Amino acid sequence: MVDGTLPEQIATRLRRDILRGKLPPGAPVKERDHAAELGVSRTPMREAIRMLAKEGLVQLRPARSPIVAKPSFEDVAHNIEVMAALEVLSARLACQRASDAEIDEIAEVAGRMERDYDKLDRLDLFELDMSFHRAIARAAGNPVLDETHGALLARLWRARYLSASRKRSRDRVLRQHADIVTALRARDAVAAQTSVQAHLDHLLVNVVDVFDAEEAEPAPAEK
Amino acid sequence: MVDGTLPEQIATRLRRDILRGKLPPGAPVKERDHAAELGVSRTPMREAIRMLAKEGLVQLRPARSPIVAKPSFEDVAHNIEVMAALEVLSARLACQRASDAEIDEIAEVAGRMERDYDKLDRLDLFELDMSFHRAIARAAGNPVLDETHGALLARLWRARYLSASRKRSRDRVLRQHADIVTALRARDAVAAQTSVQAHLDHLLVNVVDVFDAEEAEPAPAEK
DNA sequence: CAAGGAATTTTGGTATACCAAATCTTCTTC
DNA sequence: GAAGAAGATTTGGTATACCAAAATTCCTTG
Repeated sequence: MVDGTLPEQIATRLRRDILRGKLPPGAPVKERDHAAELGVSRTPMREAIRMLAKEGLVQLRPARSPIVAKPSFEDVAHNIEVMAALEVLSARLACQRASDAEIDEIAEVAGRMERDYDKLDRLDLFELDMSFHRAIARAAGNPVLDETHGALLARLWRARYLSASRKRSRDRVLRQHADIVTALRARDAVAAQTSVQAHLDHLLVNVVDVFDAEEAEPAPAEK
Repeated sequence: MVDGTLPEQIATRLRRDILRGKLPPGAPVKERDHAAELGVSRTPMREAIRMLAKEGLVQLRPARSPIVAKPSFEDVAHNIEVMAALEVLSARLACQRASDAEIDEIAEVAGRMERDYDKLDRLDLFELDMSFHRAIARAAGNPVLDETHGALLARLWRARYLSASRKRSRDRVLRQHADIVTALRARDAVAAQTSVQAHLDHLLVNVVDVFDAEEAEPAPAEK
């Protein structure tokens, strides 16, 4: 990820700071200060902030400092609801249109995740899980679907990052991934849609747990 | 629509020029020229162009002038495919969650459209049809769904604007709208989803016609 | 006359300076 | 001492000036 465009570099940097908790929810994102801190001018910083706003990581307010978004449980639930619809559609279309190679690729991601589950840290696992879902969306052969799904998934980064740490869901997640791959291989659209929906339903349950845990211990901020 | 923020005003202006054909597909959108023409500086023009890019109306290219997008038939079909999934979800959720007042509002739009169909020009009809679909998405009670749907619908402006001129589909469109309203009133999720899906399927057919017609007569550009 | 290259021009990217609105602070007054 | 108003300051919005890369044009040369 050695990308060239400056605003994207800034956005990547800010995104990391937000996800890792260096910029906690509610913190103001003043373009002057952050621009100075990174040694860039306000113009690209401005554009970077807009990008993060589009991803839902920061919240723009009229005539006010943008602040780091603090997604409520309802926000996350709403996101997952839409994500589920898109992934169910992806699964159905993938059964019709995906090449065998694309399905192999999905299976490969699932396989690597299963093989290395205990070797990898939770950030790596998180990335793997993301790419599994991205691969399904891509296999649907609909660029608009792929792009929309990507935008939505980006919004869920923080919530999914937290919920990925729930290692106890390991067996269920791996089994559900395997179910999805099996259904895709069989080109069984009904089974694929059902499996994907079930997987996302469980993600919602996990997120409920995370929010409950956060409520118990309010500030996990890992500097 | 007397909105305040300058970039949005510019975006609205540019969007109209693009949709009305003053800026034909493929035309470059040079920020210097257009900024000078509107008497504003490049900074807000820049932001306006990014907005239109997000809507898919213009296409950003690295180190090159952005150009007015010329969506292929495949692009539009892919958009409609995703839209259909979102509207089907909207219909299902609306059956569960919408208030009676929200359904009344949807019915009101459909009713006005039916009542005034012959009095209104096609641009007004187009706006009415858009608001019908927006109202359904809003009635689902999921802001993320509403927002995503809005973004996608914005991308379809041009295609839908053209297809709205197909007056011969009048009866079918009105009947389908009525079907949807009936299903929502009955809180019949299955019927609502089926009606919405059918409606969108026919939209796709209309778009096919429009593209065929365009292929016959390539440049409708109304200066 | 054609082909290649260099210079100029065009264009987006970035930095900076200025402005207006909103906020916060402080001083005055009751 | 508290409340309100006025001024100072902070902050995002906008305009403009500068820069680097890319495209185009024109000149030179074979």
